[in-house]
Parts: sequence; structure tokens; C-alpha cells
Amino acid sequence: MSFDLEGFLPYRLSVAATLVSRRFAALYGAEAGLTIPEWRVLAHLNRSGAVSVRDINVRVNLDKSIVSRAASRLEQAGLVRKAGHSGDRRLIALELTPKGQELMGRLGRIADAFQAELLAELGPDAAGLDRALDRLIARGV
Amino acid sequence: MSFDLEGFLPYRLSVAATLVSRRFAALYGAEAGLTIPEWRVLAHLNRSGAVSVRDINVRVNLDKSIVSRAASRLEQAGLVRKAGHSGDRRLIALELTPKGQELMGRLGRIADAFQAELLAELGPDAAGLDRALDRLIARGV
DNA sequence: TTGACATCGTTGCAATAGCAACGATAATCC
DNA sequence: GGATTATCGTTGCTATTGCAACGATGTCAA
Repeated sequence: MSFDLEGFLPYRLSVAATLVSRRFAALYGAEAGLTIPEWRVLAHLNRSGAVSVRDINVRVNLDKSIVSRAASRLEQAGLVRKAGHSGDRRLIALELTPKGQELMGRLGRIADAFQAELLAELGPDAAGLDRALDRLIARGV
Repeated sequence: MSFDLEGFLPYRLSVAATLVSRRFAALYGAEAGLTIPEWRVLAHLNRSGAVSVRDINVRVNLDKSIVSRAASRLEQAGLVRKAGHSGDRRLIALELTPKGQELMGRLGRIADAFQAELLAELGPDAAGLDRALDRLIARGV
């Protein structure tokens, strides 16, 4: 039997991820014209308070150049503030502005609603998907 | 409780897909320097015989410009042949050359082995993952 | 100290993706 | 039949990616 692309996990994962991302982008795109890196940076800052580019780069799986550029655009838009880290002058301290916090409040609710929608679609398979993703992500890092 | 990116399905899917793709690319990269679109086109042709750009574009989730350029590179490399479709002269008929078939034979075995490795890692959650991907992909198209 | 090496954030650059536009051919409608 | 509309594959164009290099700062050992 020759190889079947349609049943190949890396392919299926990639297609599913693209489709789901696109659905979500359509939701938050209406609220704020963010790119995916910008969204990830914002979402991470929403949780972790002041943090460096390197931190985000590691935790959120984005090249540091992408984080750097996303942060600049977000700063331009008044959503993020860059401050010098006290102590280590190589680091910068990124944090949300009040405007950024307010936006993330709205986006967080949209994201939570979308997550609930996905879980409902998946029904009983959601748990297996979650565990599988855990393993794949843990393995890959 | 504020929004948690680490638990957000679109994010987790995207990270997992990237990691798995990277692992696989490392495997076939050693065998042949193919890009992902090139690999997908090749894998699709391996199954479906002579087929048009449009066909691949639809089935394999790649923009037709990407398919077109991938096909040109593959033709350049002697892996694929472009023929005129009889009947409808807008279409072209892409098919593997013997060299392309031979390469796909090897890559297919590598891919099957990788798939087996993934399934082993996932253990009992593989089934749930598979059903979940089915749903997400079906829903998204 | 001071000199070698590591790490931070930014920037430059080549390759790619994704979209729109194009010429060529088909299909459809009057 | 002729005009309009749709579809095919290709190409141009712009934004984004991902990698490498850079200057600046820190660290560590002799």
C-alpha cells in the first residue's frame, strides 16, 4: 500500500491548526487588527506582568526577532510599554498599558467563548486531543 | 480568572503542528531537500496519478500559486512531468516521473515510520486525537 | 582587573506566503 | 453565433518568516 497523505498526522495537524487559527483570527480580527504574533505577545503579557523579549520568545514559541517587531508595533499602538529592566540593562521589561489591558479583557472573553465552542464541537474527544497535544508539545520542546 | 494562552486550543494546535512538522522535516530533509509544499505535492501525486494544479490546490490546502511554483521546482528537479490535459487546454496534467516515484517510495517509508513513532508516543490518546482532527478539518472546510 | 565567552534586543537579508491581476481557454446565456 | 462570465495556471507584488550578524551588556575565570 502506498503512502497516504490524508492520513498522515503531521499533515492533519497542520491543516487543522491552520483552519482553527483562521476561524479564530476572523473573530478577533473584527475586534482588533492583530497579527498572530501580536496576539500571542499580548496574551502572554496579560498573564505574566512585566517580562522580557526573551521570556516571550521561549514561552510562546516565537523567534525573538518576531517578538521584537510585534512588541514595537504594539508599543506604537499604545497597547504595550517598554521599560528598562532594573539591574540587567540588556533586558527590557514589557507590560500592558491600561489600554492594552482593556483590549485583552475583551479578547480574552472572545477567546474563552471560542474555546468553549471548540470543546462543544469535539465532545468526548476533547480530552484525548488535549492529552495528545500535551505529549507532542512536551516531546518537541 | 484571566485568559490563559497555554491552555488555548488554537495556540496548542499551532505549536504542536509546528513541532511535529519540524521533526518530520529533519527526517526527510536528510533524504531530499524538499520544502513542505513540494513534499505535499509529491505525496499527493504519488496517490492520485495525473492531476491538475487546481486539484492539488483543493485537496492539499495550498494556494494555487504555491502549487504552481512547487510543481515548477519539482519539474526542474526531474521529479514531476507536466503534460497538457487532453480536452480542456486550460488544465495541465501533473504526474510523477520514475525518478519521482522512486523518491516517493523512500519518503513514504520514512513517513510511515515516523507516523508509527508518533502513534507509539501517543499511545491510547492517538484515537481521540484522530477523531478530533477529523472533526476540526471537516468543520473547517 | 582583564580578557574570553555568553546573552540580550535589534536589524539586515534572502526565501516564502498569500493575494490580486493577467492572458488563455471554456462554459453559459441571449 | 456572439457576448458575457467563469475557470485555469502563471506571474508580480508586498508583508512576513526565520536565520544570522551586530553592538551592547553581563558573567566568569585566571
